Amino acid sequence: MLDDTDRRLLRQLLADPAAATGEIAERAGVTPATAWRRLERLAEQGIIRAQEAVIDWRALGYEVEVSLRFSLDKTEPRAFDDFIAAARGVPEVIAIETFLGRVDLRLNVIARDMRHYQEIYRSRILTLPHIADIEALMLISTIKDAEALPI
Amino acid sequence: MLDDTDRRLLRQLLADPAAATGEIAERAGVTPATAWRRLERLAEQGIIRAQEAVIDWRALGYEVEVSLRFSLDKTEPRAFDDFIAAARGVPEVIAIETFLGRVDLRLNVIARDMRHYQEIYRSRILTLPHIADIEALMLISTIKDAEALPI
DNA sequence: GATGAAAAATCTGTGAC
DNA sequence: GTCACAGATTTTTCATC
Repeated sequence: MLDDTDRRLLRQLLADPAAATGEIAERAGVTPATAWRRLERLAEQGIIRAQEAVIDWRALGYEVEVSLRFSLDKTEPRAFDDFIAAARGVPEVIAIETFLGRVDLRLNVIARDMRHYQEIYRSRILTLPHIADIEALMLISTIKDAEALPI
Repeated sequence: MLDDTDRRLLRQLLADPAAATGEIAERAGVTPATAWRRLERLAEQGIIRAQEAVIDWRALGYEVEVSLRFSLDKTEPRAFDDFIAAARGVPEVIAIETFLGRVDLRLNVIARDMRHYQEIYRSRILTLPHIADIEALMLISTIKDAEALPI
């Protein structure tokens, strides 16, 4: 599926996604044209999904990020779809994850400060449909760069 | 802090991060030079943290992703640092988050299948230092694009 | 202090080998 | 997989508001 060159290219791409293809090529030890063609193929195969712009909400004045766990009402078959559709409409919800098991869903919510968070929580979160139970955790930090990766 | 033009540029960038600056400029209704200067400034200010390459682990044969919650041993002051340092060394750990409260930490772990996951869990996770308690949730999907954003 | 137009430098993507 | 090249894009400069 992936040979060693692909793996080197992927590692370089993860290490410095904004780098020009030529840069990545050099670091991976191939010519730019080769790097370009291989990265193109990896994107076609869906292995490289997309480039994503990461915004630092803290720098924009959103000091609080909370991870909320939800259990939904199991008697309502449309609970999942309704809940997700509603959650997507809340601007302060920046991520939605679904799970197998007791906990059905997790939302990440950002707010300017704790006061603002309380406001969002009451007006936008508690009003989401089919909630059976909620648990909140305040997020302190996210460490994204593993030293080692499985590629 | 941000004026309306910055906000438009940010929205366009989030909507299509791979687009050329000229494209983003046009969609935001400014010239490429202006777009470039403003995006540069936003990056300097740390508001645009980085471009990130998103890898589809599933397409690479990692079918299982699990979110693990840890409580650590509160009698050991170095528990946090030790645990994080060790977790960063595990290739299958692709994200680390820290929290305020009863749950101290969350790791996202990927594996080829459930058998492989069991193997990693026993040999690489249970051997991490200072664990008091673990809870696992199997991740089904992640929805990243909120329809509305707070910018 | 920021903008737009245009030039210069750099990068992307393609065809031939 | 490499090399060379045309076209596109990024980044700088400079005059202007």
